[in-house]
Amino acid sequence: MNPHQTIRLAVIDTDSGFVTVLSKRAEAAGWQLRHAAGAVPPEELVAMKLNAVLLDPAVLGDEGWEYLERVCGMLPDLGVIVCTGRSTVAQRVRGLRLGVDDWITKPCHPEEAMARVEAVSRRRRRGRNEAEAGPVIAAELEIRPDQFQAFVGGDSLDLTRREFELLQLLAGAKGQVLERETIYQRVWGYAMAHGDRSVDVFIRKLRQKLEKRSPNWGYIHTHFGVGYRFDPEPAEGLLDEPLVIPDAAPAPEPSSQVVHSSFTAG
Amino acid sequence: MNPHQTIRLAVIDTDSGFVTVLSKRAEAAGWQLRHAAGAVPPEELVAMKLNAVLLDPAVLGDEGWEYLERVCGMLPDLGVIVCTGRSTVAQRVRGLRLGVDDWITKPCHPEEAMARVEAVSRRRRRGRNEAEAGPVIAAELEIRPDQFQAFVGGDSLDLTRREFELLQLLAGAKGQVLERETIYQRVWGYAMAHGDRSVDVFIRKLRQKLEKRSPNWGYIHTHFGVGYRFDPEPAEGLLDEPLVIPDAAPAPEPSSQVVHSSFTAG
DNA sequence: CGCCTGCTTTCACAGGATTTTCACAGAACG
DNA sequence: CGTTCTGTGAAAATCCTGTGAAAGCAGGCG
Repeated sequence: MNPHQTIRLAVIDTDSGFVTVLSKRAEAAGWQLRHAAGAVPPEELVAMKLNAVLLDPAVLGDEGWEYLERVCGMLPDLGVIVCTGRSTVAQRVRGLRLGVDDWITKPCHPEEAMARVEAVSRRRRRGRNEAEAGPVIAAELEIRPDQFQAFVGGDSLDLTRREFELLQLLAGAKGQVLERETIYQRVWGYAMAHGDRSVDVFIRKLRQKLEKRSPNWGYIHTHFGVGYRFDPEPAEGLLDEPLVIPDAAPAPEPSSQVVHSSFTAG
Repeated sequence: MNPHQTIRLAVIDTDSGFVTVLSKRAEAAGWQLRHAAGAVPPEELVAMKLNAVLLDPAVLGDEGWEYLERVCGMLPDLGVIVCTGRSTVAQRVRGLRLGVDDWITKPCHPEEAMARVEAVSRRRRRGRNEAEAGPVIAAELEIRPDQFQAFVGGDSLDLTRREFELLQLLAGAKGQVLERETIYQRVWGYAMAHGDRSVDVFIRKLRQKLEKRSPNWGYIHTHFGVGYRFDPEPAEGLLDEPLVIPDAAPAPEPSSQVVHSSFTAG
């Protein structure tokens, strides 16, 4: 659906020049990048929930082939792209037969490397359901992208398409305040017309359905003049127990992330 | 997986030397090869049931890009590998972004070309639903891919080809909502044209045949605005009359505090 | 070669479900 | 205290699906 799906990539290389340039571009494109200078155990790669890994087996020395084999064997769903210097046809063929998805030769234009990572990720994502993403769980709320449904305590909320996408967006950015414009842009896919109240209406519908299943919860908070914020914790004061979390929590909503309200009236 | 699975590849190129050498090797490896010297309509590519197509867009002249776009757009499941002479980074990036899976530069060792075709086909095959081999059994429904038939309680449903493939797809992804586009893509083999209602029509036929054999079952659920979902469990409320949505029920929520049992999907 | 038959695709329309719009009341803000 | 913004209920508009039937196709048979 979304043409600009965010890509999670790990780069295993010591070529600092290449890595730096690539990182800059990738982050500009909104990718999530991890970098390592040596072999990363396949288990950790799994934990990173990557789309693809871009590596130069040369930095692994003699273990290069073995590592490649292990990664390709254990993680058949992970896109593997080799980007290395001189290599023979035989080496490339060996790698590709082993499970490598693409083999690029350095020096390589970072834009092309990115395009190839995209190509591999795209093909990987295909076939699997489009809306591939693990279920999101917030408190007793569970969101299943593969079913287009959300559950509270096991009961389906019976959401419509827009309601579902809105909830998915909010819950996915839990703790963050999302401006109406942003919400509209992301859920509806195009810019919000001036004076459009659709977001408010759908927020109400969501609140209704959520609170029917789970009263006194207060998932969705209004930020006057700005937008809405989803909070998986019970609303304070409703359970006669304020429960101030923010102090203990090491990562409350970083106000640097939260866009300030440039809400233009009139 | 078997490393030597037979691959069906179409080569669109006029470089007779390259084609000859490649053909020889590919046939030695047991691949099924087709050759064309000009643009082949996407419909024909579909009919060939290919794993991948290897082409040099240069032989198509000005239509090269357009053709690439058409093929990649209509056949998102087909592996597309470009193998051409000089090309700029910008061209390669454009192609890869467009949907091309790999871009090789001539001169190119045929062994490497083959390895890349394999890599693309491998990844393509992986995504597909695995459950296309063995018989699928869901409740009292049994699907036998080897016979192209489905049975309910032992009675054949007498399905046509499309009906069968649709049912197979749905039942293989039971519990998951499949979007119309996805369904069409997988059953028909190419992208759905805007406004095509074929999926709906076949869903109706399936429902008719299924419910004639097993009334009050409700296998196929509609997700408004999204697609369909196959559910092997009997639809609730059809075997009895438990009613729906108590209007003034004081405690409709059961054990909302207790940890819920995760929805058991097959 | 032409007809017949069954399958697939297309079309138009009706009935619903969903989304958008609107007007007003209440709440928040300065 | 006035202005701006949000919550709400309901009407209006839009979109989506179910359905019946006709048109297009392909293959089998006389």
